[in-house]
Amino acid sequence: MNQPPNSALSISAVERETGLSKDVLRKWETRYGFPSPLRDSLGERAYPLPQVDRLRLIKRLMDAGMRPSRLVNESDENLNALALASQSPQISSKDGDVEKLTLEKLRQQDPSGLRQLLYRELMRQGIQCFVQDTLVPLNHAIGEAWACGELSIHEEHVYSEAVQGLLRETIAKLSDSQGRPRVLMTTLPEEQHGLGLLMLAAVLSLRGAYCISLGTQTPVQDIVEAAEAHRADVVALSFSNAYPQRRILPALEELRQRLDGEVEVWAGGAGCARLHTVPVNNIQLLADLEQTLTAMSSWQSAHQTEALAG
Amino acid sequence: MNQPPNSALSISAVERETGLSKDVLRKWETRYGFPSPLRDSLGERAYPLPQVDRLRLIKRLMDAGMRPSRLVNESDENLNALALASQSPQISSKDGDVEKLTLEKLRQQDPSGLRQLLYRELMRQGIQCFVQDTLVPLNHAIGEAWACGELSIHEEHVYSEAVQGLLRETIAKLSDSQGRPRVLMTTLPEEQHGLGLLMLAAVLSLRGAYCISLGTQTPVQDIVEAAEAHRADVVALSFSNAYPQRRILPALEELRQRLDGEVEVWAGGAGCARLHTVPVNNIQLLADLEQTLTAMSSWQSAHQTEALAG
DNA sequence: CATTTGTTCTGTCCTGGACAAATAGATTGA
DNA sequence: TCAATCTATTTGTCCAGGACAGAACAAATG
Repeated sequence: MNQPPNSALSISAVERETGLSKDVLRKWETRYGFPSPLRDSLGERAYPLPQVDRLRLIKRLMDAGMRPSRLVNESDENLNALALASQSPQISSKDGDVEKLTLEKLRQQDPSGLRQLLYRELMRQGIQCFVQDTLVPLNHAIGEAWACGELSIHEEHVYSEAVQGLLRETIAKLSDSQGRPRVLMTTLPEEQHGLGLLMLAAVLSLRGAYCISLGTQTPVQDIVEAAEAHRADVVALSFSNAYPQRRILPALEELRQRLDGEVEVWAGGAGCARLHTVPVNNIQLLADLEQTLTAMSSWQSAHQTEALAG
Repeated sequence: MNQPPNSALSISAVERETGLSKDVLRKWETRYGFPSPLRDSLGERAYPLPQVDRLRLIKRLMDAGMRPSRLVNESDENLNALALASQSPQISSKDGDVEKLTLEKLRQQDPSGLRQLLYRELMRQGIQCFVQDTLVPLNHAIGEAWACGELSIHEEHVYSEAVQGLLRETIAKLSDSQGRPRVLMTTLPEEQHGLGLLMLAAVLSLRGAYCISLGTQTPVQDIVEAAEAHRADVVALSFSNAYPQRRILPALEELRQRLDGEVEVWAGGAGCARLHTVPVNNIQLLADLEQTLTAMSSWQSAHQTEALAG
């Protein structure tokens, strides 16, 4: 009904596959002349696969900060060149080895080996160092390898599954329902990346917090209810680069307003790190793990007496 | 910029919070007179919170199979009555106890207790019975409790997190990278419910399959690549009730066409169970766990010689 | 009672236009 | 030379209102 599944996709299929909204796809078509989909018998747009691939690549580069008008009419070679160029110089941690090994396991399609590798690292370094010195740079490296086409999404998915499994297991073992602060962790409905949240939960749990994870994509309304129900001290949200930046602050403010004033709001993730504007009071933007730990320490010292009393 | 965060939401916020697309929201407004958003200073729709709540409720009932025209102009009381009425009569398994206990733990906001409860059940019954006789009815019960407002989404999230954690741990322990068939498991980009997939992975792993999970929301293109890269024998997809039904078959056919003919396509989940149409050959619709196990057995016997040879 | 045939319902798509926020570029002042 | 302010362009999202196919339903027929 929708698409001639042969070699062309409907506009909604392209939206799903590329993450570019229908409105944007139509606007680009009139503004830049690309994409230039065929029309099916109903007069509806039908995007040939090569155009979809190109759109995917453009989206990649835009997530890395480039603007559409520069990209849309570039030749394919130039696009690829840009993708390569957009790689930031390696911050080559001392753990470059793990990085190489991980990429290798991914390319060899060896999920079990990957898991084992990560588990060994976790045991060697302890949670905090593992998260800080291994996972964070690793996430970066994987993201970049993907952005320039060295890794396909499914390999990233495999990586993400492995890390998730490992972290969940760890958190479950550390979880102490009497810990403070009680941190409610989740993402808003448009954000599906929950890895950062898990990393955070692992570290905070280790430091004695009690983390309640709601998974990803919780509507604001439900976050508010959950915060009350769980008597949360803190609501922690994560925003990835893929989250439309302009929506971060309004969303945070909306949440802030609907939450009890006692509850703190923490926002982290790569999407936040790029924000300059300082938001209204009572919302903390946490650009990295260090800041987050500071925030938690100061919460703990501020509430020490209560905690002892309660 | 978008919303007066005070008491009214922009159309895109409502789309996120309710899952109803912008087009649908606008169409309902002109067709049925509801919702009837205010307009902000820019002339853009601003939905008051009560209307958003009502939309949420209507969406619930529609996911349960009702039609919008019947719901949209009903009084609030009638809507709630409908929600209650839509509960199916309890299939009261012999495990009604676990069900009650689970709901209790959820209402008491006790994630750790919940996890413990589930773990104990898993150990008592073994994986397959646990999934079949406990988790499946439990998912049902939770879904219904949510649909009629007895449970809020965040409680459902907590449940889902607990089950996920448990299953992932189990699967990791069972995983045997030499197992056959090699089953690639994921969902399409619009589908974020991966619980059914995990349950399946647990049972299949137990029976000797090797399950490669890509998590949720993988674009078709990447599924195809992943299937090649992992030399998958089967690609298993899951569709929940929330997935727009009309899109299931086209999507499956598209995937089928782009995949190597040797690879089987299995589709399961509540969304599939409601499909009557038999799809093209080489796509298996698996309405329940039993059918899936049958499918796997027949795969295994069909490939026995190869398996021994390879 | 089962099947077929018309009707209504409903989601998605279309065009083309508007506008504010974000960004880049130019101009000015220190 | 650098920083800061202002202007112009870019860009995503919104709007209205119209079209249509496929699903759901109801009615009529065997």
